[in-house]
Amino acid sequence: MNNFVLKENIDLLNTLDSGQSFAWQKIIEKENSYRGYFRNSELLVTEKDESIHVEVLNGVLEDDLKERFLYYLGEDPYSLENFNILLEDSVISPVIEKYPRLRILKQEEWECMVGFITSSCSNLERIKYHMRLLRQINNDIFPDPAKTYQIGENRLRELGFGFRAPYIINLAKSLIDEETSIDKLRRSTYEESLNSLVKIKGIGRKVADCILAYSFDKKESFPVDRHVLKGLIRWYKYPKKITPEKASDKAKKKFGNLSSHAQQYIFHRQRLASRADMWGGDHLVHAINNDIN
DNA sequence: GTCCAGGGTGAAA
DNA sequence: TTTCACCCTGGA
Repeated sequence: MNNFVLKENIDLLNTLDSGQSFAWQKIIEKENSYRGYFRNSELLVTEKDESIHVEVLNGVLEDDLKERFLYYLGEDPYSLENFNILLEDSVISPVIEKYPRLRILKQEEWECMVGFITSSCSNLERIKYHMRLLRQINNDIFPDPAKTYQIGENRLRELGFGFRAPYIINLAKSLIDEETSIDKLRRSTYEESLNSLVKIKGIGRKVADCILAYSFDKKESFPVDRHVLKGLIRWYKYPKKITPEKASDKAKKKFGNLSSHAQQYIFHRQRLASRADMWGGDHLVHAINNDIN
């Protein structure tokens, strides 16, 4: 019917459901299967036989959904220019070996911005819950800036967005008034876009870098959260009390156009390490024996 | 029951 | 540069 198959070999767990996007839920009963929203469609996405099988469950049908979803899923990292630099990095190369099919998404900009503003001092499950709520109150279509502005701060607070509510409304207003332009952010260089984004209330350096990396495809972006910061200190011997901003600058200088990908691998290595710390032992060994499924 | 951290940010000290 | 409040929820 409207379903389709993409001949792409992608690690869905670590690409869709590990913090880049807040739109996907793992299907417990099914192997390598995720349910979630892309644009205005609800999809069931399954990894099978080195391909991605997509079933359209609900929503508005778009002729070019297949092409758009293919774009959304990003590129095979091995096709990146100078990817061998990461393969030769002793911290990163074991993670690439473990997650060779990990990708960086190219998400819808507005939804991604709301998601990362919402992520502030929250956790993955709760962020996903808030994003689902926001979609549900608008007939399963993620509300655009105008609609979101109409929903208003008070309603967002009722939904549980808390102190993030005014930030989201403020951004919506800024887009409506064209003080902020998605197109302009997309066309500008990484530095220009970063400078514009951090001027918006509620978007600091970390959230701006996430938006630029996971939505605007700015490969120079290196988001540093508390986990990545720990990783940089632990494995790259960054000073113990370095600020996230300085650490991001330093990492960006080192990795250049591979920054966004390097950050993802370090993020994943730190996640494995946190688990290993809890259990005791070596995180890369544990990772191979005890991967989450 | 209290305390605290969870993909931070902005404003004041 | 450092400190602190901000919404809310789950776990110790």
